[in-house]
Amino acid sequence: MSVEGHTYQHNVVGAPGTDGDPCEDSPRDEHAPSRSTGTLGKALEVLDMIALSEQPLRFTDILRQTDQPRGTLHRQIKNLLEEGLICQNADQSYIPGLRLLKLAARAWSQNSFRLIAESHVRSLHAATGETVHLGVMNDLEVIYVDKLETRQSVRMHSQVGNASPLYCTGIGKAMMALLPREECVARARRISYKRHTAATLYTPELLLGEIEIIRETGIAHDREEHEPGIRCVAAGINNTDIDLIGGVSVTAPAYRIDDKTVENWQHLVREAAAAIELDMRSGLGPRSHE
Amino acid sequence: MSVEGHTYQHNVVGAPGTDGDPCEDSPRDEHAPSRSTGTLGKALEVLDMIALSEQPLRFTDILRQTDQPRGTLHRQIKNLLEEGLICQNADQSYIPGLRLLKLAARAWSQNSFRLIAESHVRSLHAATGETVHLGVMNDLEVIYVDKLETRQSVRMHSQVGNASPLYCTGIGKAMMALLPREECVARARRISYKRHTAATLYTPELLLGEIEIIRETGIAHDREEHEPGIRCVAAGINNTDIDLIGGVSVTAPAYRIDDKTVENWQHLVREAAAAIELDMRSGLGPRSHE
DNA sequence: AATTCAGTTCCAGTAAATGGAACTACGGGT
DNA sequence: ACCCGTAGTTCCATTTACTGGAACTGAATT
Repeated sequence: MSVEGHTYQHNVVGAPGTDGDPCEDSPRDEHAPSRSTGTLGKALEVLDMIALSEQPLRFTDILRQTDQPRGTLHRQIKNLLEEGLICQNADQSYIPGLRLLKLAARAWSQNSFRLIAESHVRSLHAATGETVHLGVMNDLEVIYVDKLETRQSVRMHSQVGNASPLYCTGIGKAMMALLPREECVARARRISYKRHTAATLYTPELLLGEIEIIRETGIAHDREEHEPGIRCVAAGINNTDIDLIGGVSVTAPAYRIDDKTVENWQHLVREAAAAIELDMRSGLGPRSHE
Repeated sequence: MSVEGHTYQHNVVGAPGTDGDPCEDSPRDEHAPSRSTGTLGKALEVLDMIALSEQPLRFTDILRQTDQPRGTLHRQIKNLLEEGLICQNADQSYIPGLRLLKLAARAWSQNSFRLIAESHVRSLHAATGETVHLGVMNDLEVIYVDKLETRQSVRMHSQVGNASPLYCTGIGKAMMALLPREECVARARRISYKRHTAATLYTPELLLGEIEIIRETGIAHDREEHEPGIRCVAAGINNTDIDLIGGVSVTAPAYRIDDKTVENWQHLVREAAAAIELDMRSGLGPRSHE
């Protein structure tokens, strides 16, 4: 039977011309800012706005950020409210709702990439004693799907589901190195860079240069490029069967690690990544029967 | 005022001063057979089906479970796919998508109930050394919004976002005890009971009897009613301002705890719940700390 | 080659979303 | 009290895009 692994993908690269599914950007090539998929897309646009905002938004805040008429927006919000996707505070501001949590819990526990990787992530955590992340590529960012904290479970899940840029994280760079070259360059160009620290690779050229090295070594380093004082060692995981690119990493405060430790981690991380990749290929799925 | 009260909200105060409008969800009829909210509702119905199913579903599996025509269903799925709410395996089965994780991460980190409760949950965890849960009531179930594991962060978030029944969990029963009496009875009747263990309270009468006791003591016990060998001590948290009912609990294997421990926990749990309730009332908003 | 089953596309008909305007409610300034 | 501005909500004719039946593809099975 075919490799049956359920996995996550989001239209990662792929051969040009396999299907005419313009999933990438706007279906119609107008420069319309909203590439909404009909009604659903519009509703999600509002949901995104509410969920991704830093502060809780009130009705008029949302109205201002959108070009929809009041009546329309109000109905959309009402629908979201009724569906439990958002809920409303006493001061009438809106925040994401419980139903999202419930949905995501299933998304997470069913994610077969995570399931397959789980034991390896755990070994890696045991072997290093430091924080281990597992992530997948999603366009220009990495989304963390699992995380094991260094020790005392500080706060679980603080990162799970969170997104970080590709260009300044170990996992992100490791994943980019797995892309076909043109695709890699294309993405590097599309990124909007921010210089988080002095070490941040803040141009496509810098990034692509580093990626060349990563391609050879199979290991990516984050040398305080995202947060000062934080370093990490990462390796990418590639499953072309399923069009999934992911990565694992070990993270630690810079002061705590020396060259020898890093050396050691490189092997561990590389092995973990290879093992996960292998398990995925061999179809060692959550339900491997049938 | 309608007796039905499946309010979805879970946030907290914010504006000091005026409120008193607990935001009834009036426009909902009785239990109309999921008279979906227009297009959005239908899309979510499909999403729910995919997310809540145990196995990944293929197109025809979904088609069978719904009464929609093929064309319609196909388009709905395509929309969900395009929006990244679901994604598709190699074998064409569908599973929930990354976007849900991302959304939920925000929902979680913004949830002010959780934020306010956080420090108290942590103290409780420190004081008992056992697993601590924080949950909110959602109609007939409790949804866990936070969890601190007993020791080695086994797997974070294994429960966060998950739903459990009200009648066989400590938190669930503690929350029910906070409902107005008629409402409590009404819900107890609506529950469909399953006898998980020998100790499970599997009729409305048994449940309501126990709840009487909980009302007096302010503490709910789960005496291996959900899982054999697992006990827990819980207390409810009530915020009428905002129409939120939640709860905290400490859970441990039965063999590990004796009466004296339980006695001790009762106080700790009760105090934690009271402290959270107080913090909510005093408008200690989401952004006031951390 | 014929038959099934799974997935996809098409298009007239129709249900549902739209958006403008009108309405309520609150608060503050004069 | 007044008026006015802002915030949120409702209404309804118009128009959009969702619906669903049927017909098409294409792979696996007989």
